Parts: sequence; C-alpha cells; structure tokens
Amino acid sequence: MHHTAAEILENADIKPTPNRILVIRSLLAAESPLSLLELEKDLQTLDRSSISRVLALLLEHGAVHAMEDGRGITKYEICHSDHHCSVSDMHAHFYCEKCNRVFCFEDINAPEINIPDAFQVRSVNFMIKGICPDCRQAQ
Amino acid sequence: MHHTAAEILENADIKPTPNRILVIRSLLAAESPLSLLELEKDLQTLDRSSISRVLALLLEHGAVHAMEDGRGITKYEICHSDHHCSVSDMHAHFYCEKCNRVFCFEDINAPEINIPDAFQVRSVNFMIKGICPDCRQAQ
DNA sequence: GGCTGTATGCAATCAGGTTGCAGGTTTCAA
DNA sequence: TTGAAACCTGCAACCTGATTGCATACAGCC
Repeated sequence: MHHTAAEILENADIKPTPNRILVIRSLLAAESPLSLLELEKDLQTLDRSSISRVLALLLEHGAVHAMEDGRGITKYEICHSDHHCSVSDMHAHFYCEKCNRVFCFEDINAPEINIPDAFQVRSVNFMIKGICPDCRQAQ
Repeated sequence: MHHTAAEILENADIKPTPNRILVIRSLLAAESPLSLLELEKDLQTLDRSSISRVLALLLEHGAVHAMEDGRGITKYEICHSDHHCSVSDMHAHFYCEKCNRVFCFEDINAPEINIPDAFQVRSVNFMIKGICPDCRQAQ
C-alpha cells in the first residue's frame, strides 16, 4: 500500500529520474489531489513543462489518477491500487467551490454502471461539488 | 417536457433576447451537450463572448446543466426538469475519448451519495469515459 | 571516448474562456 | 415624446492552464 516514489516508478515500469521522484513525492505528501500549478508551486526547482511531461508519463503508465475539479482544472493523485486501476477503484471526490480543494472519499466508490455493452468504459469521474466543512464554518 | 426556447426563458425568468433564443435553440437541437466553442461554430453570427454570457446567465437561473467532459472542457445541455434541478436529477454522461462527443444516459442517475453532513452538496458530475460504439467500430 | 536516445529547461505558443469598453437598444417615468 | 437609466451586444484585449519546439545536458552502451 505505502510505496516509496522509487517503488511506484519501478512498478509502473518508468525510469526513476530525479524529477519524476520529486513529483511523486510531492503527490504522496499531499493530503489531496494536486493540480499542475500546485505541483509547480510545491516543486519550485522544476519547470512547469517538466512536471507536465512527468504527469503525462505517469498517467500513461497508470501510476496516477487524473480528475477534473469543478473548474476544468485537472488534479492528480497517486493511484493506490497496486497494479491495475480498474474502473471500480474509482472513488468519489468532493470539490469545494469556495477554497477549490478536492477531498477524497476513499470509501465511496463510483457505483455500478450499467451502460450498453457497445460502450467501452475506461475510467469514471465522480465529482461531487459544493462547500466543504471548513468553508461553511468560515462563512 | 418539450418547451420552446421562449418558454424555457420565461420559466427561468430571463428576458428573451434574440441571442438567448438562438443559444437555447441550438442546445435543444443538439443531440448531446455542447461546448462553448461548438455553440460558436453552430451560431456563426454570434460572438463567443455573447454566447459565454448567455450560458452564464442560463446557468445562474438553472435553465441549463453544465458538465466537464474528459479534457477540462465544459459542455452545456438544457435542463429538462421543469423547475428545480435537484442533485438527484443529475444523470450520467459518457465522454468518448476518440471523437470527444458526450452522450447522455438519462436513465442512469448519479447514485445516492452518503458523505458526511458537514459537506454541503450542490451538484454532482458523473462522467464515464471511454470509447463510444461508433468509434469502436471505426477502429 | 564517442554515439544514440532520452530528459530537461526555457521560451513561445495554444486553447478555452472571461473582461473592459464603447455603441446600440429597451424600458419606463416624467 | 423625450430623456435617463438599465441592459444587451460585439470587438479586442486579456487571463490562465497547459503543451510544444528546440537546444542543451545527461545516461547508457558499444
């Protein structure tokens, strides 16, 4: 379950370069999914384009999940399932329209979907939007 | 259920200007949700900013739904429930990663979500991504 | 060592979308 | 009927998130 950055890269069959390790560490340390720009802020020594390319590679190899928050901004989180991110892994997320943070509800899976066989499902984005507890209190 | 553009505007308490009627007609005529740029292509006489402002107004008054497809692009569709778009109205959508179209599954509602009370839910985005029947066949 | 392919950083570019502003139209009261 | 206020629209400029082209740097390998 709890892998190091190097292990995650090895599992995904990606060469562990310094940049890639830094990006994964940052994602692991975050308590919620991060956007490209949040990663850039966190990893000040890396160029945005480098982070973007690392994320694209990680996505391609299934090492991270991507999801859109409520504003068309993509957020990334480490995929915790060991090898295959099946559709049923996808848990729900909550996007706070005030503070723009994304929360994971690991225990709320995306529901069984029963769509015509002719559609080939690859992933599911299940985003609940509203106001988070912190922001409600602060109002 | 099947309203005219003017009726939809009246229901939403919005003054029916020509641009607004054109935008709604275009959305009604489309068999799937449209993005701002798709609307612009469809309504060649209207400026993109005008369409954008119409969409913002319609959204504000609950006359349309907005959803993000798989690439951070917002798509819009007419809200078919007569007056109040409660969370439970939200049906699932399918985004085809090949042709970028969005399909509605009107009969698949977003599931009951059971998240802590402290979170105030406003809307739900339930997007299934993959390959649509047409594109599978064309492969 | 020298070659090849990959990684990286910088700058430029792109795309979707919004905003500022000026001109036009509607509304409505005097 | 006139005039003021509010609203609507189009154009251009801008903003922001993200990607691409290109030159350099590096790693792995013979």
